[in-house]
Amino acid sequence: MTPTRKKRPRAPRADGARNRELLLAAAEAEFAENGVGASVADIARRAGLAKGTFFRHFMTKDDLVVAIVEPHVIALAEIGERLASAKDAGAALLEFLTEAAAQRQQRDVSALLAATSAERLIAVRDRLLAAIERLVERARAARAIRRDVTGTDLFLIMCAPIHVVENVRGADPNLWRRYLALIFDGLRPEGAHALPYPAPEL
Amino acid sequence: MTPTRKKRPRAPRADGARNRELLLAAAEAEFAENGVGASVADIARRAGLAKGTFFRHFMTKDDLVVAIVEPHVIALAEIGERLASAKDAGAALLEFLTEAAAQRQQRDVSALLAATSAERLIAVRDRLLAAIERLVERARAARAIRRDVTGTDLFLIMCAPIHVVENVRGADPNLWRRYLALIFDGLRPEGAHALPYPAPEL
Amino acid sequence: MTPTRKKRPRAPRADGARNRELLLAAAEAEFAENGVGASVADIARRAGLAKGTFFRHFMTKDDLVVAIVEPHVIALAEIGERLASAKDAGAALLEFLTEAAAQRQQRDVSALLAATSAERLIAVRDRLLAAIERLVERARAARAIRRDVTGTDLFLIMCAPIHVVENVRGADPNLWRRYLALIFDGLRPEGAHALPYPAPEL
Amino acid sequence: MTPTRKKRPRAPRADGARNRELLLAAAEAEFAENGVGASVADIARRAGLAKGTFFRHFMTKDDLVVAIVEPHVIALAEIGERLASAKDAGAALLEFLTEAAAQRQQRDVSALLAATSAERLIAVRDRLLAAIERLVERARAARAIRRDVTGTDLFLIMCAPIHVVENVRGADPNLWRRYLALIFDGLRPEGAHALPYPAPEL
DNA sequence: TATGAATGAGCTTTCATTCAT
DNA sequence: CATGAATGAAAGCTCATTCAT
Repeated sequence: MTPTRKKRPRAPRADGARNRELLLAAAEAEFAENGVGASVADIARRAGLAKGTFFRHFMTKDDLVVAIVEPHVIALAEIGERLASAKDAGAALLEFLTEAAAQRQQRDVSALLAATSAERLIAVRDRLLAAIERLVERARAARAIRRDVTGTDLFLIMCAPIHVVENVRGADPNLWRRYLALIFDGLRPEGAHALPYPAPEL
Repeated sequence: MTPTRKKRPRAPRADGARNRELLLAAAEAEFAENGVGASVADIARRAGLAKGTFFRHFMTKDDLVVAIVEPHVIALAEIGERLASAKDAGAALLEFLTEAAAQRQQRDVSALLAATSAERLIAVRDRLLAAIERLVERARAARAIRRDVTGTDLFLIMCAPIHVVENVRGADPNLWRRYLALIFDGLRPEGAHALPYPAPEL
Repeated sequence: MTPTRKKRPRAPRADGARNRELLLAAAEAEFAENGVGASVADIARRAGLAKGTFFRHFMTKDDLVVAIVEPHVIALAEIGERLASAKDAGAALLEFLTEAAAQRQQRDVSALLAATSAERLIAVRDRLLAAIERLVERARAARAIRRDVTGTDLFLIMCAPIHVVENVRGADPNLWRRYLALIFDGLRPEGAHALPYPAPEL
Repeated sequence: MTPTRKKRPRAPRADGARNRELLLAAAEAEFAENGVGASVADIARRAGLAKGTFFRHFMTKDDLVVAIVEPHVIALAEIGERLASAKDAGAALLEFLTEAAAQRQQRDVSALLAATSAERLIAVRDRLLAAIERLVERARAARAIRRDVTGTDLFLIMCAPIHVVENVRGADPNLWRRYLALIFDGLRPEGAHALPYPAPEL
C-alpha cells in the first residue's frame, strides 16, 4: 500500500530545510577541496540532489556563497560577544582570534567573502566588527595590547594566520597557530613601535 | 582549407617585444582586478590585440602566469641578496619586507604562484628562500629579531601585509605599511612569547 | 557567477533518448558528408540541438565515434555468426561481405575506427574477427575459396568495395557490388596465383 | 666588403624555384607523417622557411595539395603510357598497378585527391585515365584479363591495395603487394563470374 | 517539489591567411 | 622577395542557469 512512484530510490521524503542543509554541507566540503570554483553540478551530486534542486534553494551560486559565509560570520560575532564579558581581556582577545582561525581550517571566509558582491553580508560584518571593537577596547584598557591598534585592525588581521599557511602543501593543519602567536606578539605593548598610517575605516 | 575572412582594418603593426609588454601589463592589470581567472580574451582585448597574438607570446595561459611571477620573484631575491651585506641587519630585513610588499601592490605573488603547476618557479623560489634565510640569520645574530623565527617563517609571512589589506575597498594604497609594521613588531625579541608548533619546511 | 542571458525561445523539450538518436543520426550524416572531421557544432545544429546537449550525451567527440562504430561492428559480427551455420559456406562468405558493404553506404567503418583511440572497440573488433575467421575456414574447407587467404585478409579487404567507390561523384549507390564481385572472384580457387607476403596478424 | 645585411643566417641565396621544392618535399614528408591535417606552420618550419614564403608559392593550402598530387598523377600517366608498348600486355598492366601502389607508400593520392576541390586535377586525371584505358584494352585483347573490366574499373581499383593496408599498424611496408596479387587474380579470365552493375563513367 | 535534459555564452587553444617590415 | 607578427574564425569542451516533466 505504500505507493512507489519512482523507478529509482529518492531521498526518503527529504523536506526542503533538510535539503538546504545537505547542499550547504556539500558546498562547504567541495569549496574546501576545490576552491570556490567548484561546480554547482559537483555540489549537487555530493549532496545527493539534482541541480534543479540547488537552484530552488539558492537563486544563484553567489547566493550559496553568501549563505555559507553568513553563519560563519554570525557565529564569530557571537563568540566575540560572549568573550566580551571574560575576566582577562587580553586572553579573551587571543581566544577570539584563535576561534576565528580555527573555524575555517579549510578555505578562508575572507576568500569566499571576496568572491561575492556581498551586499547582504555587510550587516553581519558590522555586527562582527562591533564585537571585535569591544574586545579590543577592553584589551587595550587592560594594557594587554598596544594603544594604537583598533578593532578594524583586528578584523583585518584576523584571517592572516590562515592566509599565511594556505599554500603550504602538506603542512600540519594547526600550523596557523604558530603565526597567530607571532602576530599576536606584535599586538602587545612591549616593544611596540609607532605605526605608519592610521587604521582604516570600513 | 578553412578560409578566414577579414572585417576590420588591420592594427598598425606593432613591434613584437612591445606587444609582449602590452600583454604582460594587461594581464597584470586584469589579474589584479579579476584574479587569475581573468580570461585570455579579456587580457588580449585590454592589450588591444587579438586572442591569437596572445598565444604567439605565451604558449599557454599558465606560461603567462609564470612569466608574470618569475621576474617578481627574481627581483625580490636580488633585493634580498643585495641587502645581505647591509650593516644594520635588522633594518635590512625590514627593508626587504617593505620592498617585497611594495612590489606587488596588486594581486599576490603567492596566489599566482599557487595557480600554476610551477616546475619552473620552484628554482627561483628556492633562490628567494635562500636570500631570506641569510637575512634572517644575520638579523637574528644581531639580536634584531627573536631567536625562534626562521627564513621559512619570513617567506610565508612576507605577503601577509598585502593580504590583510587586499579586500579593503578604497583604502590608502600604502595601508599595508601599517600592518607590516605591526607584524614586524611581532618579530622583535622584546615581548616575544614561545611559539606553538615548529616552523615548517618547504 | 557568470550569468547566462537568454535570447531565443526554448526548444519544446524533447525526450533524452530521442535526442541521443537525433545526434547519432546527425553525426552519421555529417560524417558521411564531411568526414570524421565534421564539427560538433555542425552535428548539434543538424540535430536541432545546442552544443551543450551534445556533450551531455557524449562526453567526448571520440565517444560519439565509438558510439557510431560499435553497433555497426557488433551487427556485422552477429551477421557473421549467424552465417556460420549456413549450408553453402562459399555463399555464406559472399553474403557476409555483401552485408558488410551494404551496412555502410556512407563513410567507412575502418576510417572511423582509425579515427579513435578505440580501447573499447578492440573487443568488438575481435569478436568480428573471430566470426570472419570461422566463415573463412568453412569456405576454405568447402573449396569455395583459395587455400591461402585468411580471416585477417577478409577483414582487411572487407571494406575495399566501398573505398573503391567512395570518391565517385554521382555514382549508382550500388556500384560497390560490382567491385565486391570482382574482388570476390580473386578469392576463388580457380586461377589463383601464389601470393607474395604472408597475411598479417592484427 | 661582402655586405652582411641580416642578423641571422638566411638560406644562402635561395631562389624561388628551390624554395618551392623545399616546401613540396617538406609537405610530402609532413603529410606522410601526420596526414593532410599537418599545419602550414610545420611544413614551413620543416622546409626551413617562413610561413609567409609558403603563401608566396601556394596561394592556399589547397593549392599545395594539388601541387603535390599533380606530378604523382602525371608520373603515373607516363608510366602507363610507356607500358602501353610492352610486349606482354598482361604483365604490363600488373606492372602498372604495382608502380601505382609503390609510388605512394605513404599517404594516398586518392586521399589527398579527395581533400581538394581539384578542378585543376581533372585534366591530368583524364590523361591518366586514357593511359589506363589503353593498357586495359591491350590486356583484354591478349586475354590476360577478363572481358568485362574497363579502364575506369582499373582506375578505381588501383588504390585499393594501399587502402586495405592503410590502418594496419606496424605492418610490413610491402604488405600491399599481397592484396594487389589477390585483387589482380580477380581480374583474370579464369573463374570470372558475371558482374552486377556496369562500370561507371567518370 | 524535485529532477535532470537542454541551453548558450564563454573558455583555452589551433591554424590558415594577411601584411608591415 | 622573405619574414614572422598579427589576425580571427573555428574547434572541443565546461558550466551556471532555465524549465518541461
